[in-house]
Amino acid sequence: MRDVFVRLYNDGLIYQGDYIVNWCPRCHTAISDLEVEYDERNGFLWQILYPFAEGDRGVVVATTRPETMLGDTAVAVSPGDKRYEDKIGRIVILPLVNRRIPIIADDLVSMEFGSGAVKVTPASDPNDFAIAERHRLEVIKIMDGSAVINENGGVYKGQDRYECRENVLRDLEKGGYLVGKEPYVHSVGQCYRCKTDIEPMVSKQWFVKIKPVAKKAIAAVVKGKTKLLPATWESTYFEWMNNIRDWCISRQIWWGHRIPVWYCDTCGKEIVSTKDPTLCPDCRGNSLKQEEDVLDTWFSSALWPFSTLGWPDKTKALKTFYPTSLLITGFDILFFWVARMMMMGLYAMKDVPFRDVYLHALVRDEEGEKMSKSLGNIIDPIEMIEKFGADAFRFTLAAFTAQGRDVRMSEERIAGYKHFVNKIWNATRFTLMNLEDYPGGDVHVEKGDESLPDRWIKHRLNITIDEVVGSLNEYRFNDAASSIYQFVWHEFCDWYLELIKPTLYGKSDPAKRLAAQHTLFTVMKATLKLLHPFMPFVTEEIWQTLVNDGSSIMVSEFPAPDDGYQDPLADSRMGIIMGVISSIRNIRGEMNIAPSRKLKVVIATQEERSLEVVGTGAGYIVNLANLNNLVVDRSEEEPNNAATGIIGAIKVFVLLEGMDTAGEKARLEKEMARVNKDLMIISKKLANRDFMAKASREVIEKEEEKFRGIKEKHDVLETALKRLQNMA
RNA sequence: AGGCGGGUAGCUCAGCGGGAAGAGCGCCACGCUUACACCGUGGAAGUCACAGGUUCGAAUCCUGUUCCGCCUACCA
Repeated sequence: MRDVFVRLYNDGLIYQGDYIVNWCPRCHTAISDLEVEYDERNGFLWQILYPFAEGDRGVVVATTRPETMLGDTAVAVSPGDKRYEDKIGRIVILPLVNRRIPIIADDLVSMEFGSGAVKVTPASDPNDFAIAERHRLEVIKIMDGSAVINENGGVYKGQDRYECRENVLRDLEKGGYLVGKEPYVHSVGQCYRCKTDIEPMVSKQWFVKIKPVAKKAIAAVVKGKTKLLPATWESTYFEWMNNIRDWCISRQIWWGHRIPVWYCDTCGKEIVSTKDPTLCPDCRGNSLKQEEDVLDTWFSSALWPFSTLGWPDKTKALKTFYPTSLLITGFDILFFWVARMMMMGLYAMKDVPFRDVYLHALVRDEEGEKMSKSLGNIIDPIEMIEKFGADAFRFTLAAFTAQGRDVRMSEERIAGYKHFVNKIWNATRFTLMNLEDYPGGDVHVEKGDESLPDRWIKHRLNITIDEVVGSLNEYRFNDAASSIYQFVWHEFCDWYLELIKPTLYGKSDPAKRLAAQHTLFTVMKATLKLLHPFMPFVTEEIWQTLVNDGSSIMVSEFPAPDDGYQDPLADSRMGIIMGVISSIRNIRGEMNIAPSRKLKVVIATQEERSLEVVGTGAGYIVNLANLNNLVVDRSEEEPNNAATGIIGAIKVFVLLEGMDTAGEKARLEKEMARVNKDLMIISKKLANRDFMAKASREVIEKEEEKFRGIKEKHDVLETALKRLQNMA
């Protein structure tokens, strides 16, 4: 901390001066611009008459803070304002105080606001202070550190600022100077720590000349040496950094790092040093007094990325870890801390402190309000954890964290993910039950013993791993979370576990059973690892019981895509079988057939490949669609009393004795309507000359393919409907 | 005042380097089938804020309008 201060000082980037700062009358300290919070207030805009010294009427000024008039040293008007052109340079008498003050012209004054004339109180307003500097006006402080009027306030001495306001108003009114009052909403700065109204006040403070340092921090982001993510934050960062003002780093509080500056009692020399000096280098005097002010806590915080690694020593840690790879933080800390770490890192280390800065979403309450203690709308994470579990809560946060958006926390969503944790737990129970006799260790499984579902689920797992890894690399946590969710629930649990149940339960084929167990174990382990960053507790617990070799999932290797798992053929075969099963289930559901009733089904197709896939997968279809009879053939003949389903080139007939023909007709017509709509859209497209001429060949082929598929479906539906007509 | 983000199914939100609208929850129907009723199967549900434009084609790109949220600055 001292090292940086001394270097900045020697480089001429630290200076001390009388400036107007944000002063907290309760904390008795200056605070930085960033530490001021603004609050809308219903107040008044008062109009006060300042008479000319010559005795004629005078000018009217408007103010929200009449009490500050005690410190007025001028009245300012806009240079281009015709109304006041001839009055510039004249003298007015400040009411109640009887001070003679000039009328001056300054660009800062707007002609439109109020009366067009503004009172100038350099010691109590930042703008007025700037005007005073330009016009060399006197600066009269009228308050002490507690915002109580001092001796410059004459009879009002000893009054609090708000008490004084009332008295000043009363006296102005009495003297006939108060000429107007209207309700006015304006914002008042408050101390972010204690909420006391800030009093802009002139005092001696230490500042960092920030522009030169900020310039480098801007360039680092422009050049991409540090990336802000989501990238939209970069424009916000630039906006702020380009308009940055000098940083007030001194504080008048009793805690914190004292500024490493000493004053010689003998000759008044200012000594700036990293080590406590004992002698004045100039006069050899030994009576030295250290500066009373301490540093803004953000000053040392800004050094965090390298000071924690041992700087200024050239430590191994510093060499190894600086620049760090990633900082994750909230956007509200971007200026407070991130920008300052950037500036100080570049200054002291000549390199950025971090490669990536990920600005995560802010969690808001269910109404989208920012949580705050005073609003009382804090969602306590501990309560959520007690109610839904740490893993469900954590997973929810990840699932909600889409880039560039804030999170509106909703308990319903957390509850949904609690169910997901439960689902995982139950899948684990299933796995444990069915692995009881699994030998473990290096089980050898012949490729040929692996079933279609085994190959399929590994293929899907591989895709999931690829998606999750890709999403995490881009900080797309919500995409990673939904990929895992989708895989675990809707592929692994919904399909794979159901598909292998007969193999696991029946002990007729030990080799296939072992292969299924092996796949189950393998996929389960990889899934747990994928889930672990999102659900650390449950996954570790399961790992300990399932793997049970004394290892921790925390230190296991994160899954990486494995080409050996790729099996697009299994994927497409499984897709056909799943399509057939879904189609039968759909008919069952729509025709209101009880889930327990076993069905007879005929599957017909002229396509050899489909015939083969459905034929070899018949067992899965019988099982998952709950059939007691399945015929697969290439016959063109279509059975009567059958509900029809279509999956590409495959026709599915669910045989129903005494079928509800009206119900089936309605079902087919609904499907037909959907098909017709699609058909119309696509045929219109294909009939469009411009489309055929201008669209890419890929797109056209895709559309034509789509058209063929839908047309096929349309024809099947048509014949099925005709058959129903004939039956009736 | 300036900047940024958003308005997509009843709710909370994905999709937005243009080619048939997605998820979770909720809702409806049917089911206690030896992992799970915190479940299973099926289903209904959207003029993608509005108006123009670019394009063969727009939720997706451009312009404008409107409403909401946030940030920064100022406010005599």
